Amino acid sequence: MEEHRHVTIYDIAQKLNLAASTISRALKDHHSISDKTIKKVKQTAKEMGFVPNTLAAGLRGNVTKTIGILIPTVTQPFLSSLISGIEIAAQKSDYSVIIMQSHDSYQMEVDMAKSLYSNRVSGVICSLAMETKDTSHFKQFSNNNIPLVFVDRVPKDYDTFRVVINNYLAGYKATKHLIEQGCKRIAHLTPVSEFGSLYNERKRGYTDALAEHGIPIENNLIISLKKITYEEGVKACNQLFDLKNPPDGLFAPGDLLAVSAVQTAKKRGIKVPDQFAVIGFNNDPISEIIEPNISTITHPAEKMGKAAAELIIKNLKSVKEEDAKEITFLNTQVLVRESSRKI
Amino acid sequence: MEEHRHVTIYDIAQKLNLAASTISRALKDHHSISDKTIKKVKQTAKEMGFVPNTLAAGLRGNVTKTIGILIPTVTQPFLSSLISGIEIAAQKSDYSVIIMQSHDSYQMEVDMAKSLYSNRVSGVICSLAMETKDTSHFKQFSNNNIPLVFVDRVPKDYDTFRVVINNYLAGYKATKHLIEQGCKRIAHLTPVSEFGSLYNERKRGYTDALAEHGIPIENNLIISLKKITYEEGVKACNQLFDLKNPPDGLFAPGDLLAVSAVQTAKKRGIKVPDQFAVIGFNNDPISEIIEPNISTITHPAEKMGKAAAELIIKNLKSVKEEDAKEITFLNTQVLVRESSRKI
DNA sequence: TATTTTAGCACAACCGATTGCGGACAGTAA
DNA sequence: TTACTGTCCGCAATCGGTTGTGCTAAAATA
Repeated sequence: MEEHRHVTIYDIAQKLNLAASTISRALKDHHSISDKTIKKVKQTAKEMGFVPNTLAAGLRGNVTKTIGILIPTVTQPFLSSLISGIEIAAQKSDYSVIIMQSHDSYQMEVDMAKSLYSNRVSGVICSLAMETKDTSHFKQFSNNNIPLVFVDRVPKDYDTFRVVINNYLAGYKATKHLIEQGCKRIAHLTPVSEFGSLYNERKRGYTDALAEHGIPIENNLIISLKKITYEEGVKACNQLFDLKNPPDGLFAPGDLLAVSAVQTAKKRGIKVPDQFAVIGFNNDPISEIIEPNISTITHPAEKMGKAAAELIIKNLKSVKEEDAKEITFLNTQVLVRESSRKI
Repeated sequence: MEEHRHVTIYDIAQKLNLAASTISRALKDHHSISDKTIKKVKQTAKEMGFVPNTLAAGLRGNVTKTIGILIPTVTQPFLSSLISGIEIAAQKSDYSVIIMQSHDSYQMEVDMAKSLYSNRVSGVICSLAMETKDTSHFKQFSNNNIPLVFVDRVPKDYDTFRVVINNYLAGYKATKHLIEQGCKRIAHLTPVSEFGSLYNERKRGYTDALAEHGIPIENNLIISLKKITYEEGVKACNQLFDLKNPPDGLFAPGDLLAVSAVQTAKKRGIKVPDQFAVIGFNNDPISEIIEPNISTITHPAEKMGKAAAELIIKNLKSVKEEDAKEITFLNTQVLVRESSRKI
């Protein structure tokens, strides 16, 4: 096989008896190059199969047109949709996307943040690892004017962009929906020792909705899960159904949990939604397919990704120091389906 | 905010009164640098917050330690698991992963291939877009000794690495399983005008299994779908059930289709698996959760990703020209669950 | 015709890490 | 003392595209 070497602007320059700088300018339609030359250069570039070396451009200009994504995993539907949204928005502005998975490990997140920095990404979009409490490893971005956007799982005390939903309101709306359907005793699942505000906020929405409607909050209807998995959901639901006075509704802060609840109920002969109404969270594909299909809270993953990417790209174009690091709230909606429709 | 500039080896060199080359060598434990100097350099580098600039290293050494992924979309469970596998394997060898979505468009695939080349990725892992018939846009990689691995949706006639499952065998095994369960009239869904061998192979396995067991192949039991979606699946199944002599089994080449089949059957009062046994493909998360849960063919997505990444990394370490561009076949298994268990 | 303007292009420094080559110096052997 | 070996390190070129500066010749103006 022949050993091609990459075609450079110097190769083009030599062929056309021009300077490399002229080639560079011609390729980007610089005004000081004549149309004739521009046409000639572009033509030859195509003929020779020239492909610009982004490394060289990035090194010189300190601009890479690359967005780094740092998330726990790519396999969760919410996160893969997030990536998709980012990638589409990035693509439109000719940005590339480089992805790293922290697997919810703090140490990996630290290492990967460093790696992204090392790659001189133009901006970073991050959803924090479960383990992460300290966020000082993101300072390297802030300190170097590399825009940083946290999405969904965001730190409380870090002055940068955030794209989130209003988890409190979402939890409130979900619970209120169940109340409106006639539920009197509504259970809730929540991960144990969640550092962040995400699930706590949903829970707070839940308790506030109850309180507002004069429904007492019963601690044995609120179950803490070690992990947010199907199996943990089943266990928790069985625990709920075993109560002397079992619940007649459930707000699950994730669709997988909601599915486990619906199926556990069905197995025990409990009618959904008549005896036990369920609402989930996220609008994962599965919520629509399972029978009965599951009421849920929409979580606009792709939109969030798009918003995050656009924040970075916009911020890169005009860096206004005085810009407050805004929080972007995206809307959620109650999607009523069979699992909670009683009236 | 103070305007930091990136710390470079020159900054370290100046501080320690050494040459930049010494810093560079010290940081990678070059033998010609004394232990004392190495220790001192590393110490200072850490203190100053030095992070190597991969662009510079990549430009100079023509080595980027980056793997490009070019796939239709990241939101399909199979593909996001594939990414996960690639990322994990890459991470182990200190490679980064850059992702692009072709959205099954040929033109986007062409553009993105160019972009990956422009980013001077060390290797490329690709699952072809549906539209893609011509694969000449991958020549730029082959011509420049950039290892290229096709996964799952691979071209027929391109001399490079492939990581696939044996779709023929998988289709055969799935169909045989249904036959063994006592099915006499087994239907099959398949995408219309599929260019590649993937679904055709599965179908071939299906027809061969039938033939081998003396079961006639009935063309009205084989339905072509425009798209592989839930809705198309429902439509096709209704068409099947409307037949004078409806099938008693179905081999669906995807779990989503299998789910649509099971649910359509249930809605029409057809007992699964007794009257209608179903087996899907991929072992998507949903197949395990739906009720009845769905028999399927395992599709080792993460393993395939891992294998593909390792092929690239291995090939990068020792480029043996004479190496045949091997095909890696990964195993699939019949996962028998409720939707097809009759005996 | 003399002079100013402007279009069109070349020169060379630059980004930051890498590496072949060679120099300085210390230690050992002859 | 001379020659040789080996250790430790600096010089400078290199990767390829970008950009400020400046030069030349043609066009416009006086």
